[in-house]
Amino acid sequence: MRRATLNDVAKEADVSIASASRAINGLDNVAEGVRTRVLEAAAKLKYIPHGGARSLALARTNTIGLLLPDIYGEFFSEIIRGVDVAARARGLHLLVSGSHGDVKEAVAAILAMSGRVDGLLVMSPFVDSQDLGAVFPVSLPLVTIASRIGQSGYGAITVDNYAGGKLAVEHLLAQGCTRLAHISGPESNFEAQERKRGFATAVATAGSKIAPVTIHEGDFTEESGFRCVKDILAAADGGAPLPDGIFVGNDMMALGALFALKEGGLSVPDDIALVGFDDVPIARFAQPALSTLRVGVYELGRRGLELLADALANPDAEPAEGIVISPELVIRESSKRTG
Amino acid sequence: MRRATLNDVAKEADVSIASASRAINGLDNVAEGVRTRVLEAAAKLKYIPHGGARSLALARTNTIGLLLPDIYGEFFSEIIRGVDVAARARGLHLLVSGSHGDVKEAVAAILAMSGRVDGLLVMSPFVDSQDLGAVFPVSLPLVTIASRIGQSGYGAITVDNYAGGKLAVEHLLAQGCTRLAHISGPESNFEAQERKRGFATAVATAGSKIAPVTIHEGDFTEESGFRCVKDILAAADGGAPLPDGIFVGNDMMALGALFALKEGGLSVPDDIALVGFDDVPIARFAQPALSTLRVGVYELGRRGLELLADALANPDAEPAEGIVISPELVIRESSKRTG
DNA sequence: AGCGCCAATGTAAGCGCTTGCATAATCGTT
DNA sequence: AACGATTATGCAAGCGCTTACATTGGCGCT
Repeated sequence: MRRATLNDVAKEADVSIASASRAINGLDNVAEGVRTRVLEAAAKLKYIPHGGARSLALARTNTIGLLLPDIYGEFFSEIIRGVDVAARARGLHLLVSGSHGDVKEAVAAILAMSGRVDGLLVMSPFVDSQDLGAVFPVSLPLVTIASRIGQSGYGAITVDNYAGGKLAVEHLLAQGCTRLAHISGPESNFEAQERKRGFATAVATAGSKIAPVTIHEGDFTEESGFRCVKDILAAADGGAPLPDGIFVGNDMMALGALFALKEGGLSVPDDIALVGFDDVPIARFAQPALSTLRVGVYELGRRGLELLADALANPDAEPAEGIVISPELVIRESSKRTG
Repeated sequence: MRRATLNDVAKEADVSIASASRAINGLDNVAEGVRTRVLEAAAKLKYIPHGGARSLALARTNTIGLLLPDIYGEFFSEIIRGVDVAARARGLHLLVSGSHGDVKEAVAAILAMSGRVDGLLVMSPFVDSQDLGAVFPVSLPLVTIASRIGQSGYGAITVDNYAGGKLAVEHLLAQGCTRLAHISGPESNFEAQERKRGFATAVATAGSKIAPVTIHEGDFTEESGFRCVKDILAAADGGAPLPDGIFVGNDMMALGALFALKEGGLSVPDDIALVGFDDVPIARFAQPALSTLRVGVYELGRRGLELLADALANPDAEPAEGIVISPELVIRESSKRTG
């Protein structure tokens, strides 16, 4: 059976569709008699308002689009949680989509969202997000999370990955490490680049206190962390100096690294100290527990949504200042050296 | 600046709105000249189709609504992944919402989705989901995941929690345990009840081989698992027999239990063997690695979506048979007894 | 030249809803 | 009793799009 429309309800209650609409929406200029008649009719017909139609008429969807590289996994899950909680608090709904690391998909997702959302919350760590910028409907409020999309008109919330990288190195040095290595995220990832830059800067600052340093490129997966360490160990077999501290570009790779080190018979942190990035929940369960830089991923999502919601609430306010979140060093066993 | 509408494009290209629509949508009955004019106009005006309006006209949204108790955390994240992958493969979009354990919120979410989605994928583990049933627009295709909503007209995909509970007990017995305990999920959760029922049945079947058994109610959180074990230990201090095997209603609680046992100075699995449920990713990283019942959460999501998508594709086909997924026992260190 | 035919285009209705405006009904005032 | 002020109600336009149907013009044909 066709679903009931407002028209059906109006007919059933023997009033005009306008009155039916008013009654349903609880406007006050409706006679009590009419209201009850309409509500009864609605109940009888199991009428449920058609959200899409209403949105069209109101030019308001009460939905915001969330575009993430992926919509599952520890990290993104936390973002979603932050966004969800904040959205719920404001009566907004979420249309989520994952771009699966593909700019084309991201563009497609945004197109599909057009006309279904009031604003966009986007996390797009691709270095070349120019294509994205091109499609953004000029008029759609947009907030970016940890991304580097040009001139996002409405605000951005970013992580100071550079500072995080520096912190990691400084911590390792303070622990007495003198031969550092870095396992970086993919070249194409903006955040990965910033972390690497922080690493490089801090190393340069330390100057001669540090022996030569190597950098290995992973892709943020556990497996790639494992592989990079294998490379390092192989190089050491070949005579290269073994590092005594590794700053790994994210926790998942650090977990892989840990695994590879254990397998190689090395002790963490005594032979090699390890620092990750992100503080995913699993980090504290690793053996040894993983030192890392906590980003407050939940906060990232929450504040991102709030920024957007505020922009929506007063559309002609100044675009809010960008928010920068500084990672916080969390020291656990993987980097605590007795030395 | 107002966003461009199809009408604007039509004017710019000096054709009727109908032709503009046809050109944009790539229909073939459009002269080449017109098509290029329209496409140029669209590009010039940065026209982006309004998805909402299109949906209204087509009575098709290409979006499916996903309603979960929560939309983050290991477990749900995996479901989302399954759904996401399958949806993407079919060109469908996802409108997700969390009900936060509250039937009212779930109802609200469904109402909000009405008219924005073509079908609903719902996981609602509340035992009393009657209220939910009441709101479902009769006409909206609906597939339930691991839920017990009455007569869901279009299919359901369920986990055989009962069988899982039995498996867990049988495994513990095979390991030589003779004094079992169960830490259950909340009374109000359908899945928790089924697992408990499986536990009880298997225990009854084993009969006199088993000493008295205790059941403790948690709420699926790590913390509650911790607490329940504390209770058990306290009871043991009071003279009650200590169990030598515990079947825990889900992995998160099992993790908490593990923690509490360690803290109590007991060895797992030698003093007490432990089996969880779900096989969340963290389970294998626990110390000792957690034995558990793998549900294939990803599959749950994927197949749920496919069921729904199929129903959407041929609306008058027979409602598909419900799919039952049997949990698989994953034996890790936490239950491997030498005895 | 005149016929029908087909392809390209336009017209307008309609998807389900909201809302400004006009109309009708009710009331209190003097 | 007649007036305006105040409500309640209905009419109809419009949100941005699709599409059945009508219209137009060009073509080949006899």
